[in-house]
Amino acid sequence: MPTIYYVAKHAGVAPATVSRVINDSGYVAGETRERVERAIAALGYAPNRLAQGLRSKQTQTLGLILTDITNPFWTTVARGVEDAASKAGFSVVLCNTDESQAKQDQYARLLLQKQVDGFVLVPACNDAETVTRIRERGVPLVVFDRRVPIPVDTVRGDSEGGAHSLVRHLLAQGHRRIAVLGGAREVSTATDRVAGYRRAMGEAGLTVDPALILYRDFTLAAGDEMASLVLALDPAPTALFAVNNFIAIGALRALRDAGVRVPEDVAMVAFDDLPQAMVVEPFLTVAAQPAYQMGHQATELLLARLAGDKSDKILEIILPAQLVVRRSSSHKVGPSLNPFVKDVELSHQN
Amino acid sequence: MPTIYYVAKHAGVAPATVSRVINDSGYVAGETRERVERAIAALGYAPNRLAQGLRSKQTQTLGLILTDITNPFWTTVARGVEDAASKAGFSVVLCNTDESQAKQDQYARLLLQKQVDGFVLVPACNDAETVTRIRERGVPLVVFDRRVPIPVDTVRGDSEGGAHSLVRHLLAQGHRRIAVLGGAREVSTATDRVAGYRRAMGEAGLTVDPALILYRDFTLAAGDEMASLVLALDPAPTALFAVNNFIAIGALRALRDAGVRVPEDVAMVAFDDLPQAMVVEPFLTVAAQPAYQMGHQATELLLARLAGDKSDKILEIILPAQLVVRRSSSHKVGPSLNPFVKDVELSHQN
DNA sequence: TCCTCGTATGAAATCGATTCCATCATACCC
DNA sequence: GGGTATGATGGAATCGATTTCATACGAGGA
Repeated sequence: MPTIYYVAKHAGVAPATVSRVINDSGYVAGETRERVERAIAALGYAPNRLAQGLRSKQTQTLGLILTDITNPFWTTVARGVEDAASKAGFSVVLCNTDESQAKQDQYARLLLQKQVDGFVLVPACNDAETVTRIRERGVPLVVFDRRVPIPVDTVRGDSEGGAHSLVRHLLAQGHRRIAVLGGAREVSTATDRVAGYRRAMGEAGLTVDPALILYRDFTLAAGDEMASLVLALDPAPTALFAVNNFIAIGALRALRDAGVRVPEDVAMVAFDDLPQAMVVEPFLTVAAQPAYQMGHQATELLLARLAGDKSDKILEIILPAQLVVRRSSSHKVGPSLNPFVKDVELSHQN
Repeated sequence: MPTIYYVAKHAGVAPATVSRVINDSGYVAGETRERVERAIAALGYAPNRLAQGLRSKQTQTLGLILTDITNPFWTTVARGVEDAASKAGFSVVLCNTDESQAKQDQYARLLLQKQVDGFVLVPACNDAETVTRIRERGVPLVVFDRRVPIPVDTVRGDSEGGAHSLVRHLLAQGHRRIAVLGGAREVSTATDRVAGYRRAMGEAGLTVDPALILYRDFTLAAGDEMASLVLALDPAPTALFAVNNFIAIGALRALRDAGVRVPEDVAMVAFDDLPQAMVVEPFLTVAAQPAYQMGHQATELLLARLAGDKSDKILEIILPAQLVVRRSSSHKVGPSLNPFVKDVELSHQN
């Protein structure tokens, strides 16, 4: 593995000159540059990025800390991040926290030790500890998708607004008893979506039944459990709002197993769409976030910070969620309860 | 940001001693160790991994080069890789090639410059260039999912066997004209799956109509196009075999748009399942590869190589694909052609 | 008593780049 | 002809760790 010294010797120049050629910095005479370039080609030299990074304090690497790449929303985000980073010559180190703050903190520490130039962080919880640790080190970061209690650059979807649209849509279909299958209480997207729900209900002059608002976490199992719980209520809701895609799938499974039809017996809407490429016939009415674009934009913001606009004030970029109406909510109901639901509710309790 | 020298001074020892404490190597007296550990804690010291890597020639980082993280198969694989790596204290740098060999080669070069300790590589094509480049540098790698024309550690699913199972299943259902919607001809998984198809057909004493075997690439658009093409044949196939999930979805869309019902009018099977968490009611009969396990195992093999069993011979680990029969192929057909297909074929040509 | 060996530690070289500073032409201007 | 930019290059320090080598001490064996 040739080093810069070999190249220098081979070209009959000093290492410093080779460095200038590599980085296209400082003065290098045309003839010298050519000689160095020939030497580089002849030896098959490639600079050692560790050494470069150690000296120059830039690793051209970003850390991406998210909850679970297995969720198609995060997958798409990750792709957006990778594309934006790669275009700028940056690599991305990927870390899954599974919503565990301990893991998140551990990864953040590790990446700091690796001297990454910046972070895109999806905070596992509403705590600012990791964020402050990173900022103390002077490493730029963009908080993604979720809010934290301190001011910091953020890119996120409009959870409140998206939820509001979804619930308004349900209300327009005639639904009055709408249950919220919520995520983790410590996560802003969960609470913001509930806030959007409350606002829509309030605007419609409806009082919110607290029994219809549940918090668990963003998993299939939670969706399953919450769906079963709300269906057992009396009166049962005529529509369900799942605050993310995994909860929605879990809930739909529970409904299927209970013999409850969607949308005939109960309507269903959810936050986060599934990617086009994964579904033949999309079924669920959703508030779709522009996941790829969000990831891309967060990374570009981060890169801009790296490029040096420290002076700017803190940015909070909120991208709108798009209401996509599909079959799962297409069944209009009257003001009276759908009789099907009662039947099902009973059968479910047995 | 404290360095090892600060810590050394603070503890009243030499940097070498601090290094010994950090790495738990060499001789350190108990009392000295405690003093150093207190200094580390007091200063909040964390070693610079670049410097460590530069000197020790180990970065505790793996490169994962795959085609597209957006495909749920690769997502799951990536998660398996990340989990295995993380458990061993390694980080993972993720790269998407989009099946472009140029990108693949570029990423491989970059990661080599970053001195990654090892590679998990999904080759974009049947070319060994990238693989040899990596091996020349003496960096361990595991080729994933696809074969390359030189002997190298490999972890892959049983494409031939999985395809064979799928086609046998179709044959058992009474299908005789079975079309293959293939991937890229340069990719072994595509050709192996066709080989499995041929074997199953041959064992059934059937001759293969070459018009029923198409090659394109692993995309929705290709699936759409190929499905339309084979449906226009006369006689049309009664069953389609999509060699991956994206092709399957594309084909299903084409069928839907053409008014062809699955499985009533035409049966459909595919390679690669969608993750449990993304589908309420799985519909497609598939050969499911243990994606997570494959990624995990490939990484463990790679780590074992790193740990030093260079002596071992080259390993080729082939994991079985599991036949999962679902509705999309459940409709038995007789030896005569399904009349529906003809209708559709005509309407499609208009 | 002397030698050896195991334990403990530090000094200094090293990894492979960048970067600061000094040096030296050459050209230009007055 | 002397002073001064400007261009071009090299030497050496530096980034922050690891690693080699030398040294020193105390215990145990001959």
